[in-house]
Amino acid sequence: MIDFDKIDKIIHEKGRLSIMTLLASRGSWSFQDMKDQLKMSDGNLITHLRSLQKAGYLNKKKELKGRKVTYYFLTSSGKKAFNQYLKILEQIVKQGG
Amino acid sequence: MIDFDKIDKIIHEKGRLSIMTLLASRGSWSFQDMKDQLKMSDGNLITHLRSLQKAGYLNKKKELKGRKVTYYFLTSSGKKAFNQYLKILEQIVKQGG
DNA sequence: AAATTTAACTTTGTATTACAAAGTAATGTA
DNA sequence: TACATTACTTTGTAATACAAAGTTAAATTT
Repeated sequence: MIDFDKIDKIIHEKGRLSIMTLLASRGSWSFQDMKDQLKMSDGNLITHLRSLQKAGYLNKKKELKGRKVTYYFLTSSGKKAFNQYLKILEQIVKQGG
Repeated sequence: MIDFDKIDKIIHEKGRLSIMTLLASRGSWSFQDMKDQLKMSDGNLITHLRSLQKAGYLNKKKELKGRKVTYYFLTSSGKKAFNQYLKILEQIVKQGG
């Protein structure tokens, strides 16, 4: 049986899952680009980013390309956790199909 | 891009996802067996079952096999919704892998 | 028949959290 | 100087997961 207790609640939430998937698909994203892509409000996005960062799953770097821009990227721990999470999704898909 | 808005929130929650996966894997389950399998409290389980039923995703039938037993099973609408959900999981797994 | 057990709930309460809206600080541009 | 933009922070609301304890009805035991 699939061990549903192992589902990482931090990643599982829809908003954060979309963030993690974005970051996993492409190295780094600016706050602005994520906001546009995911159509989230500032407050909602920053809250999810903060909780992902608090969990050690992502980090940010500030750069000055003309304007100040913050880039977010997964840590190795974040990549690991996401891969773990994906494994459970795979099991669910297999079981269900 | 994956449309995360299409993730069915009713199914996505961990507890209900485990219920849906159980029911999808095997025709019908009694309240008691689900409780044992998923290690949920009565209150938690019945609440999730009720919201899944309210969504039209499952139904129940009571039988008298010695004691009174309630069996739960997916409706066709529930199967459909779950398959839709699995499709998105598949996309996430593909994207992430 | 009375007491006990079991299944399937219901009720209650707490604590978390998603999310939007509006406000703020710092920097850059007109 | 005034305005715009980025990246936040603050605040408030509404939803909800979950546990614990209580309830009801049927069945078994004594």
